[in-house]
Amino acid sequence: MDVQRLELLRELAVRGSVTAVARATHRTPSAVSQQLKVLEREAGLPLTERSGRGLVLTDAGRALAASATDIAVALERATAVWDTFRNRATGDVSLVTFPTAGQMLLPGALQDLADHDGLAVHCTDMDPELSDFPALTSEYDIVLAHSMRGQHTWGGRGLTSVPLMTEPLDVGLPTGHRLATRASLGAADVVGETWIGVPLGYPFGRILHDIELQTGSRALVTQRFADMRLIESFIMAGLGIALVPRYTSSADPTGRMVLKPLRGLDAERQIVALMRPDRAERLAVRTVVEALRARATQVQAEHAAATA
Amino acid sequence: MDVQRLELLRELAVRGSVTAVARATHRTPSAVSQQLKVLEREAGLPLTERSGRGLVLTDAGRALAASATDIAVALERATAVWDTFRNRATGDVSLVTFPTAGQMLLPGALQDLADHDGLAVHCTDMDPELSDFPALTSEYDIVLAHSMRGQHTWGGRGLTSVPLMTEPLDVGLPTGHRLATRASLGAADVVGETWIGVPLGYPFGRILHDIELQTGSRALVTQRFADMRLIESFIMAGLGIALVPRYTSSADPTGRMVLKPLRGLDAERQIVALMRPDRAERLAVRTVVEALRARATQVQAEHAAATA
DNA sequence: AAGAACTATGTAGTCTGGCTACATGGACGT
DNA sequence: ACGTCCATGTAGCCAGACTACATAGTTCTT
Repeated sequence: MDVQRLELLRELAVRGSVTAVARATHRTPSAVSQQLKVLEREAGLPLTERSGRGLVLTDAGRALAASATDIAVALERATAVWDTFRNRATGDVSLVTFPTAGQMLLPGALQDLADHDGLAVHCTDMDPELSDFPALTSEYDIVLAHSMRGQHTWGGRGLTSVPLMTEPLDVGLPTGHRLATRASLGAADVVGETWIGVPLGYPFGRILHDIELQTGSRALVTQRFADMRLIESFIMAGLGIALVPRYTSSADPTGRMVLKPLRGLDAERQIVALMRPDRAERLAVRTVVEALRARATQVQAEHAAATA
Repeated sequence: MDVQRLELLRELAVRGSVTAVARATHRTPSAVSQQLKVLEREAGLPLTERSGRGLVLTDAGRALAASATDIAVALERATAVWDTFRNRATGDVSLVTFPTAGQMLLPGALQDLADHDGLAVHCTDMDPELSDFPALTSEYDIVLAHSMRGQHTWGGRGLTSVPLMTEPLDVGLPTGHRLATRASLGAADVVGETWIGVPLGYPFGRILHDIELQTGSRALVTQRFADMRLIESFIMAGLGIALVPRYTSSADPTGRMVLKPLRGLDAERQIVALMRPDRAERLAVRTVVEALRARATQVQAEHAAATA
């Protein structure tokens, strides 16, 4: 019952092909195949089945892969123990973010982490439209993901998620707009406006849909953009209004746009760190997540102070 | 961060010497020493310290050994998973018992387990006076131990204990004794009798002590025996009375002895199966423990039916 | 006080076992 | 039917964990 072999089985469960496992573990497919064969012989029952030109896990294989995760967690917890004893988090941590969260959290968090010698954080950004957040966890230690309340697309996949912050989604208006002097807005106030939306299928879309449901009217969506900067430039040009994450865009100092909170709607998004459970145990990873979380609460506090 | 090496560290924590670990794991002391050295180099901090001619773990070493236990548990749980898939418990299970529990539970339990092909249970008995129950768990998979209520001598040592039964301790009287017609006895009834006790330091001893406390008189103890058969033979010979575990001795069919429950005293012993946590996860071990537990409840039920 | 008996640990050499490189044999797409 | 993608066999290499033996330190004995 070798741990390394179980680890390969677990990778197979996640990645789905021997070749992918081989690539990920810096081995040849042959080596992976051989080890899986040995594991199967030890187990005394088939763990994989051929399906087309690939192969899939049997029930037994999946069950074993699940226990392998528990072992990996225990293992990483052990290394975290001696990392704690050495009193420092070291190693490489890779991270993907979607642009807005990265802009908001990463610079500060990385500054906070600068005094950790030997801790290297490698960041990338990825368009949330193109990315399947859960799938990214096999490539990156930390995946910054966002979700609307209640819709946990990654629930039940055995991933660890740490909530970082709840960010309200406000209505962004050009400074001279007729609603720009109001303290807050209701669905009826905004449904008649010209909207700049997000691409279809984006989680934000639901809020505009809720507005339509509440008022019984349809909203006019003229453009659909994924990039928030682009959206903001359209707002400031007076070409429409849009939902804007409050903390992210408040960074814009030009004063050509104002944000108004939405009343009576569940208009906020959760930003979470998504990780494979074993990776989540690494002290280095936990340290980075903690820095992100601290930064997130600081952003919220700063903003609350600024508006008060 | 190799699991095998961590396992050696854990064994060292339990057994206390490199030589003992080597013996237990069928290796030479040199091999063990080398592996521990490698582990230490990987960890980057000392895990062991020389103390006299042996060596002891440092704080870091102990912490790491503790995590190693978690890993071992997860590992055994994984093997239990595929044992379940193969739908049979196989392998060798070793067990020590003290005589009375063995006599009461083992024959029946082993009969119940006879239909499990490939499951071999190796039993031994050991005098409870001579044996340190917790220490035996490194030599045997299952240790049948008894304790009085509330005194868990093995608490906090990180062992798993499964309660099998609670056995009342009655007063054994020769059939013609003046108290033999009573339904139950109190402390005052029995304190003046001639007693056959257990060796000093035995857990039972506390009950006789309680009797003395309750009545304010001293009990006369003429003999002290560890073997229950011996005690019973003395009772039947009219040489004294004694505390007798109810289920164990009721097997005696000669009718020359009667058992009377004690009123107003906490006169019962717990019989538990004591195991190292990793071993406790093995399907084979769990199967044997379950058979013991089933047998124990059956013994209790049969006895309740017989007296009703 | 000196040796015997125990501890751990170095050193040299052996051998198991997981790897790579290459070749083979199905399954899918065109 | 061919090329391409899979998984998987085979042969041989090499790291790394082991044994056997030697060494050094500590404790108990006589």
